[in-house]
Amino acid sequence: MNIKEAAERTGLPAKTIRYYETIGLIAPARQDNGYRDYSDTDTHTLAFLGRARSLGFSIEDCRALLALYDDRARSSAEVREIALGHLARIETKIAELEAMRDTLGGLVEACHGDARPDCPILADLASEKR
Amino acid sequence: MNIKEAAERTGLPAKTIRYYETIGLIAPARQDNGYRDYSDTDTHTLAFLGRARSLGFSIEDCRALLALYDDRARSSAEVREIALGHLARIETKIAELEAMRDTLGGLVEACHGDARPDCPILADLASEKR
DNA sequence: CTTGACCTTCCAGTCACTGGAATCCCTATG
DNA sequence: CATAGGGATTCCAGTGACTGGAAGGTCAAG
Repeated sequence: MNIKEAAERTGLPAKTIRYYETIGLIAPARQDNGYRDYSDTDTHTLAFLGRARSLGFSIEDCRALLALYDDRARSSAEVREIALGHLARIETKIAELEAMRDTLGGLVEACHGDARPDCPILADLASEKR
Repeated sequence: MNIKEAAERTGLPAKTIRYYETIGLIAPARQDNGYRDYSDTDTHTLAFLGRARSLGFSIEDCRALLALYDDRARSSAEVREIALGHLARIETKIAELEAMRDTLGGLVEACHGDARPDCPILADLASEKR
Protein backbone atom coordinates (compact mmCIF):
# COMPACT_ATOMS: atom_id res chain seq x y z
CA MET A 1 0.00 0.00 0.00
CA ASN A 2 1.05 3.60 -0.53
CA ILE A 3 2.11 5.88 2.28
CA LYS A 4 -1.24 7.61 2.51
CA GLU A 5 -3.06 4.41 3.34
CA ALA A 6 -0.38 3.44 5.83
CA ALA A 7 -0.83 6.84 7.42
CA GLU A 8 -4.57 6.42 7.64
CA ARG A 9 -4.29 2.94 9.09
CA THR A 10 -1.75 3.89 11.73
CA GLY A 11 -2.89 7.40 12.51
CA LEU A 12 0.63 8.69 11.91
CA PRO A 13 1.26 11.58 9.50
CA ALA A 14 2.96 10.57 6.26
CA LYS A 15 5.76 12.99 7.10
CA THR A 16 6.39 11.18 10.34
CA ILE A 17 6.41 7.81 8.64
CA ARG A 18 9.05 9.02 6.17
CA TYR A 19 11.00 10.45 9.05
CA TYR A 20 10.94 7.10 10.83
CA GLU A 21 12.43 5.59 7.70
CA THR A 22 15.29 8.10 7.54
CA ILE A 23 16.25 7.27 11.12
CA GLY A 24 16.11 3.57 10.39
CA LEU A 25 13.04 2.55 12.37
CA ILE A 26 11.35 1.00 9.38
CA ALA A 27 12.36 0.03 5.87
CA PRO A 28 9.40 -0.48 3.54
CA ALA A 29 9.77 -2.02 0.10
CA ARG A 30 9.65 0.16 -2.99
CA GLN A 31 7.38 -0.18 -5.97
CA ASP A 32 8.73 0.08 -9.51
CA ASN A 33 7.90 3.78 -9.62
CA GLY A 34 9.90 4.47 -6.48
CA TYR A 35 6.85 4.80 -4.23
CA ARG A 36 7.13 3.24 -0.79
CA ASP A 37 5.18 0.01 -0.45
CA TYR A 38 3.96 -0.78 3.06
CA SER A 39 3.12 -4.33 4.06
CA ASP A 40 0.83 -5.30 6.92
CA THR A 41 3.94 -6.03 8.94
CA ASP A 42 5.11 -2.49 8.26
CA THR A 43 1.86 -0.93 9.41
CA HIS A 44 1.96 -3.15 12.47
CA THR A 45 5.41 -1.82 13.26
CA LEU A 46 4.27 1.74 12.67
CA ALA A 47 1.29 1.28 14.96
CA PHE A 48 3.63 -0.16 17.59
CA LEU A 49 5.77 2.94 17.28
CA GLY A 50 2.74 5.18 17.47
CA ARG A 51 1.60 3.57 20.69
CA ALA A 52 5.05 3.63 22.23
CA ARG A 53 5.47 7.29 21.30
CA SER A 54 2.03 8.09 22.71
CA LEU A 55 3.22 6.63 26.02
CA GLY A 56 6.07 9.11 25.80
CA PHE A 57 8.89 6.68 25.02
CA SER A 58 11.79 8.38 23.25
CA ILE A 59 12.71 7.36 19.74
CA GLU A 60 15.73 5.50 21.09
CA ASP A 61 13.52 3.69 23.60
CA CYS A 62 11.22 2.82 20.71
CA ARG A 63 14.13 1.45 18.74
CA ALA A 64 15.15 -0.72 21.68
CA LEU A 65 11.59 -1.87 22.33
CA LEU A 66 11.16 -2.77 18.68
CA ALA A 67 14.38 -4.76 18.74
CA LEU A 68 13.19 -6.61 21.83
CA TYR A 69 9.81 -7.18 20.25
CA ASP A 70 11.54 -8.85 17.31
CA ASP A 71 13.85 -10.85 19.56
CA ARG A 72 12.33 -14.16 20.53
CA ALA A 73 15.10 -14.72 23.07
CA ARG A 74 14.41 -11.48 24.91
CA SER A 75 13.80 -11.40 28.61
CA SER A 76 10.82 -9.47 29.86
CA ALA A 77 13.20 -7.95 32.41
CA GLU A 78 14.89 -5.97 29.64
CA VAL A 79 11.59 -4.52 28.51
CA ARG A 80 10.58 -3.79 32.05
CA GLU A 81 13.80 -1.94 32.69
CA ILE A 82 13.22 0.42 29.79
CA ALA A 83 9.67 1.01 30.94
CA LEU A 84 10.76 1.61 34.52
CA GLY A 85 13.37 4.13 33.43
CA HIS A 86 10.79 5.95 31.40
CA LEU A 87 8.30 5.81 34.25
CA ALA A 88 10.86 7.41 36.54
CA ARG A 89 11.41 10.23 34.07
CA ILE A 90 7.66 10.76 33.84
CA GLU A 91 7.32 10.89 37.63
CA THR A 92 10.14 13.42 37.83
CA LYS A 93 8.56 15.57 35.17
CA ILE A 94 5.18 15.41 36.88
CA ALA A 95 6.73 16.47 40.17
CA GLU A 96 8.46 19.40 38.48
CA LEU A 97 5.27 20.52 36.80
CA GLU A 98 3.28 20.16 40.00
CA ALA A 99 5.77 22.36 41.81
CA MET A 100 5.41 24.95 39.07
CA ARG A 101 1.65 24.67 39.18
CA ASP A 102 1.54 25.11 42.94
CA THR A 103 3.80 28.14 42.97
CA LEU A 104 2.16 29.71 39.96
CA GLY A 105 -1.32 28.87 41.21
CA GLY A 106 -0.62 30.65 44.48
CA LEU A 107 0.65 33.70 42.66
CA VAL A 108 -2.29 33.82 40.29
CA GLU A 109 -4.66 33.59 43.21
CA ALA A 110 -2.86 36.41 45.00
CA CYS A 111 -3.09 38.65 41.94
CA HIS A 112 -6.28 40.69 41.79
CA GLY A 113 -5.96 40.96 38.02
CA ASP A 114 -7.49 44.36 37.46
CA ALA A 115 -6.36 47.64 35.90
CA ARG A 116 -3.92 48.49 38.69
CA PRO A 117 -0.21 47.89 38.09
CA ASP A 118 0.78 46.24 41.36
CA CYS A 119 1.06 42.52 40.88
CA PRO A 120 2.32 39.75 43.20
CA ILE A 121 3.37 37.68 40.19
CA LEU A 122 5.85 40.26 38.96
CA ALA A 123 6.85 41.03 42.54
CA ASP A 124 7.75 37.38 43.05
CA LEU A 125 9.69 37.15 39.80
CA ALA A 126 11.60 40.29 40.73
CA SER A 127 12.26 39.32 44.33
CA GLU A 128 15.83 38.77 45.40
CA LYS A 129 15.29 35.59 47.29
CA ARG A 130 13.37 32.32 46.77
CA MET B 1 31.13 42.96 36.00
CA ASN B 2 32.20 40.24 33.60
CA ILE B 3 29.91 37.48 32.44
CA LYS B 4 31.27 34.93 34.88
CA GLU B 5 30.30 36.95 37.89
CA ALA B 6 26.88 37.68 36.39
CA ALA B 7 26.51 33.94 35.87
CA GLU B 8 27.46 33.19 39.46
CA ARG B 9 25.13 35.83 40.84
CA THR B 10 22.15 34.74 38.78
CA GLY B 11 22.75 31.02 38.68
CA LEU B 12 22.46 31.08 34.89
CA PRO B 13 25.20 29.56 32.70
CA ALA B 14 27.28 32.12 30.82
CA LYS B 15 26.22 30.43 27.58
CA THR B 16 22.59 31.04 28.43
CA ILE B 17 23.23 34.67 29.28
CA ARG B 18 24.89 35.22 25.91
CA TYR B 19 22.01 33.45 24.25
CA TYR B 20 19.53 35.76 25.98
CA GLU B 21 21.46 38.64 24.50
CA THR B 22 21.32 37.27 20.96
CA ILE B 23 17.54 36.99 21.20
CA GLY B 24 17.25 40.50 22.56
CA LEU B 25 16.23 39.82 26.15
CA ILE B 26 19.11 41.80 27.56
CA ALA B 27 21.70 44.25 26.24
CA PRO B 28 24.66 44.72 28.57
CA ALA B 29 27.23 47.44 28.02
CA ARG B 30 30.65 46.57 26.62
CA GLN B 31 34.02 47.29 28.10
CA ASP B 32 36.84 48.71 25.98
CA ASN B 33 38.20 45.26 25.36
CA GLY B 34 34.87 44.04 23.99
CA TYR B 35 33.95 42.10 27.12
CA ARG B 36 30.34 42.34 28.23
CA ASP B 37 29.82 44.55 31.28
CA TYR B 38 26.84 43.65 33.45
CA SER B 39 25.27 46.22 35.76
CA ASP B 40 23.21 45.39 38.84
CA THR B 41 20.14 46.15 36.77
CA ASP B 42 21.31 43.59 34.22
CA THR B 43 21.77 40.88 36.82
CA HIS B 44 18.39 41.76 38.27
CA THR B 45 16.85 41.24 34.84
CA LEU B 46 18.72 37.98 34.41
CA ALA B 47 17.55 36.74 37.79
CA PHE B 48 14.00 37.68 36.82
CA LEU B 49 14.39 35.65 33.65
CA GLY B 50 15.85 32.74 35.57
CA ARG B 51 12.90 32.65 37.95
CA ALA B 52 10.36 33.00 35.17
CA ARG B 53 12.03 30.21 33.22
CA SER B 54 12.15 28.02 36.33
CA LEU B 55 8.38 28.44 36.55
CA GLY B 56 8.25 27.11 33.02
CA PHE B 57 7.35 30.32 31.20
CA SER B 58 8.41 30.29 27.57
CA ILE B 59 10.98 32.76 26.33
CA GLU B 60 8.22 34.72 24.61
CA ASP B 61 6.25 34.81 27.85
CA CYS B 62 9.39 36.00 29.59
CA ARG B 63 9.82 38.74 27.04
CA ALA B 64 6.23 39.87 27.62
CA LEU B 65 6.57 39.66 31.41
CA LEU B 66 9.74 41.69 31.30
CA ALA B 67 8.05 44.34 29.18
CA LEU B 68 5.20 44.48 31.66
CA TYR B 69 7.61 44.65 34.54
CA ASP B 70 9.20 47.70 32.95
CA ASP B 71 5.86 49.28 32.15
CA ARG B 72 4.60 51.42 34.98
CA ALA B 73 1.22 51.75 33.29
CA ARG B 74 0.67 47.99 33.12
CA SER B 75 -2.44 46.39 34.50
CA SER B 76 -2.00 43.34 36.72
CA ALA B 77 -4.70 41.74 34.58
CA GLU B 78 -2.24 41.48 31.68
CA VAL B 79 0.29 39.70 33.84
CA ARG B 80 -2.35 37.45 35.28
CA GLU B 81 -3.55 36.48 31.83
CA ILE B 82 -0.11 35.32 30.80
CA ALA B 83 0.23 33.37 34.02
CA LEU B 84 -3.20 31.80 33.62
CA GLY B 85 -2.43 30.72 30.07
CA HIS B 86 0.78 29.13 31.23
CA LEU B 87 -0.96 27.49 34.16
CA ALA B 88 -3.46 25.93 31.79
CA ARG B 89 -0.66 24.52 29.64
CA ILE B 90 0.98 23.10 32.76
CA GLU B 91 -2.27 21.46 33.86
CA THR B 92 -2.73 19.94 30.42
CA LYS B 93 0.80 18.59 30.42
CA ILE B 94 0.39 17.14 33.90
CA ALA B 95 -2.80 15.40 32.84
CA GLU B 96 -1.07 13.91 29.80
CA LEU B 97 1.84 12.69 31.85
CA GLU B 98 -0.43 11.24 34.50
CA ALA B 99 -2.31 9.32 31.85
CA MET B 100 0.99 7.94 30.57
CA ARG B 101 2.12 7.14 34.09
CA ASP B 102 -1.10 5.29 34.88
CA THR B 103 -1.04 3.22 31.71
CA LEU B 104 2.65 2.52 31.93
CA GLY B 105 2.49 1.85 35.65
CA GLY B 106 -0.18 -0.77 35.10
CA LEU B 107 1.86 -2.46 32.42
CA VAL B 108 5.03 -2.45 34.48
CA GLU B 109 3.16 -4.00 37.35
CA ALA B 110 1.74 -6.69 35.11
CA CYS B 111 5.18 -7.57 33.79
CA HIS B 112 6.98 -10.17 35.86
CA GLY B 113 10.32 -8.87 34.61
CA ASP B 114 12.32 -12.09 34.59
CA ALA B 115 14.23 -14.10 32.00
CA ARG B 116 11.14 -15.28 30.14
CA PRO B 117 10.22 -13.52 26.90
CA ASP B 118 6.50 -13.03 27.36
CA CYS B 119 5.78 -9.48 28.36
CA PRO B 120 2.52 -7.58 28.81
CA ILE B 121 4.26 -4.32 27.94
CA LEU B 122 5.24 -5.47 24.46
CA ALA B 123 1.90 -7.22 24.11
CA ASP B 124 0.11 -3.95 24.75
CA LEU B 125 2.29 -1.98 22.34
CA ALA B 126 1.68 -4.59 19.68
CA SER B 127 -2.05 -4.92 20.29
CA GLU B 128 -4.41 -3.87 17.52
CA LYS B 129 -6.80 -1.93 19.65
CA ARG B 130 -6.60 0.67 22.48
C1' DC C 1 57.51 35.29 28.50
C1' DT C 2 54.59 31.93 29.29
C1' DT C 3 50.78 29.85 31.54
C1' DG C 4 46.13 29.61 32.58
C1' DA C 5 41.79 31.57 33.26
C1' DC C 6 38.75 34.20 31.18
C1' DC C 7 36.58 36.39 27.25
C1' DT C 8 34.96 36.73 22.21
C1' DT C 9 32.37 34.95 17.87
C1' DC C 10 30.56 31.46 15.04
C1' DC C 11 29.00 26.90 13.74
C1' DA C 12 26.81 22.67 14.76
C1' DG C 13 23.98 19.58 17.40
C1' DT C 14 20.07 18.36 20.39
C1' DC C 15 14.70 16.05 19.89
C1' DA C 16 11.02 14.68 17.07
C1' DC C 17 9.10 16.24 13.94
C1' DT C 18 6.86 19.83 10.47
C1' DG C 19 6.46 23.02 6.52
C1' DG C 20 7.52 24.09 2.05
C1' DA C 21 9.70 23.99 -2.57
C1' DA C 22 10.67 21.65 -6.74
C1' DT C 23 9.78 17.79 -9.24
C1' DC C 24 7.81 13.27 -10.70
C1' DC C 25 3.92 9.79 -11.31
C1' DC C 26 -0.76 8.17 -12.08
C1' DT C 27 -5.54 8.41 -13.33
C1' DA C 28 -9.47 10.54 -15.29
C1' DT C 29 -11.76 13.71 -18.12
C1' DG C 30 -12.59 16.95 -22.25
C1' DC D 1 -3.72 13.71 -26.62
C1' DA D 2 -3.39 17.51 -23.38
C1' DT D 3 -4.26 18.68 -19.00
C1' DA D 4 -5.82 18.89 -14.26
C1' DG D 5 -5.85 16.84 -9.81
C1' DG D 6 -4.07 14.30 -6.30
C1' DG D 7 -0.54 11.84 -4.66
C1' DA D 8 4.30 10.61 -4.43
C1' DT D 9 9.42 11.76 -4.19
C1' DT D 10 13.70 14.34 -2.26
C1' DC D 11 15.95 17.96 0.06
C1' DC D 12 16.34 22.08 2.90
C1' DA D 13 15.08 24.79 6.70
C1' DG D 14 12.81 25.86 11.02
C1' DT D 15 10.95 24.85 15.72
C1' DG D 16 12.63 25.90 21.50
C1' DA D 17 15.95 26.81 24.43
C1' DC D 18 19.78 26.01 24.90
C1' DT D 19 24.64 23.46 24.80
C1' DG D 20 29.24 21.96 23.09
C1' DG D 21 33.21 22.97 20.82
C1' DA D 22 36.62 25.31 17.84
C1' DA D 23 39.54 29.22 16.96
C1' DG D 24 41.22 33.08 18.62
C1' DG D 25 41.74 37.64 21.74
C1' DT D 26 42.79 39.57 26.70
C1' DC D 27 44.56 39.84 31.16
C1' DA D 28 46.97 39.05 35.64
C1' DA D 29 50.37 36.30 37.99
C1' DG D 30 54.80 34.12 38.37
